[in-house]
Amino acid sequence: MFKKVLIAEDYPSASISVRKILEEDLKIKLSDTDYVYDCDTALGRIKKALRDGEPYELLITDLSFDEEANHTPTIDNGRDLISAAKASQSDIKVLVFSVENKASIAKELVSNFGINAYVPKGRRDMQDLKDAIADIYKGRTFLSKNLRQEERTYDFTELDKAIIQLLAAGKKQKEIPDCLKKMSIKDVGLSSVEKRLHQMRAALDCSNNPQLIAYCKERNII
Amino acid sequence: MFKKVLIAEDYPSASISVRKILEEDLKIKLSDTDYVYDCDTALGRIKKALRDGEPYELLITDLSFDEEANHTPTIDNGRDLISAAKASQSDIKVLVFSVENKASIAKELVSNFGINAYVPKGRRDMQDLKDAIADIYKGRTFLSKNLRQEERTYDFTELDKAIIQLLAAGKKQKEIPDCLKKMSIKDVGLSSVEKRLHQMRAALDCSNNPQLIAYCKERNII
DNA sequence: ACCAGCCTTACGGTTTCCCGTAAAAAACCC
DNA sequence: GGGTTTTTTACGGGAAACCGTAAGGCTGGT
Repeated sequence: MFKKVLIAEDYPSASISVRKILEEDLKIKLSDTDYVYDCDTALGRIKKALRDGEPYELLITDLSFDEEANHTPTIDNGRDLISAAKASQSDIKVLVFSVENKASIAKELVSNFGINAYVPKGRRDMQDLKDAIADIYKGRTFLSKNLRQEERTYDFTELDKAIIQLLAAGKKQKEIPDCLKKMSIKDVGLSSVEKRLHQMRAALDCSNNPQLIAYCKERNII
Repeated sequence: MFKKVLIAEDYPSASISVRKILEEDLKIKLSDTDYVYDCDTALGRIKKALRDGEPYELLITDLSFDEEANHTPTIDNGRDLISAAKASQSDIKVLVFSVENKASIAKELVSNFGINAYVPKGRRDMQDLKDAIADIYKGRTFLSKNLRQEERTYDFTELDKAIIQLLAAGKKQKEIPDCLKKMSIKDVGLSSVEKRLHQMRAALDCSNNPQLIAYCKERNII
């Protein structure tokens, strides 16, 4: 089993549970330098361990970290931490443990960063964690069965998102072509804006713009 | 210190941490009937303990519970659980432990249900839990210092929310008076709907409905 | 009962949005 | 280059939303 594991998780209530799993169930020894509450410290520990010739084998990390009261961290989220960690030590295994319960996010992290497991916080999270770590150790990739599959019926281009965002910011659609030009995103006519909106509404079965905005906000598309 | 405490929390990772606090730090004995993963079971335990003449002194509960795979629970959220628990046993103390980090929610629960403490999951949640339980035992009410104060610039009536919801569901505002009537929320004319929308937009500085919807979705008002 | 103040409603005019059609432009294929 | 298809744009009619104003209704106070 793994000998050296780092936990990056800012909520003590979650951190403690992960530690408990590792120590009590998997009999992995943790020192008090093996769990940290922010990304910068996490990356520091990874680099130091690497320098010392005792690199971490596994990083267990959250995705969202609350902004801290005093100082502004260099890395403020788990995604960037994973990216930085892989840059320093490409062979480090990564397990993501997050409240975000979306299969699309998990898949994206697997394909873009090669993470080895994704466990959403939820009904069966403790069991999932145990299974995930065991799977990673065997060289497998673990995706929790509890991940919610979302029916992505339409995929949004950057232009689509920009239009939605401007609309959600209170612009009238007549102004949107100008805004897009100023933001140097694209140079399109009003008709194209209307057309894209129409397409999105049709694809997502929305009868008007407010409903479309609600839909996109709901799924964090914007 | 408390002798009999019930934990209602559906995420094992959170439940374990709460148990750890109670058992290891506060030396409170828990049996395996003292922590449950859904509201219905929680209420059952409270009622049974009351019948047996050994009522729970303290309920520690989450607010949101994931919908379960198979059966549909009678109570599906912490708020209703608190309400039902207080109805059965009005002197039970309540500590809410939730990801929702809003002072307004905490205050509302204090004034409407007389909860005794509110601890948001976060940076200092373990310490907060300890302090909260100690405070409750001394008869005090505990509100975490980490609760986020939100600049509520407008407070939404039930009617407001209903209108916004219908709009976000794709109804045109001409249809909304009928919908409201059918849902037997209120019997208002189209003009009133327009007026309320206007008021909300003015108060929240929104130039049109899409922006208003975005605002409300953003802050989970609907 | 009367008045004043506030809320609701009704209605008309203006703006914005929605949707079709057709012209123009661009891309594509011999 | 000529011809076809697809995309983009322009324009106009109709629907919905927006915003006044004025009339009607309810409430509380004297």
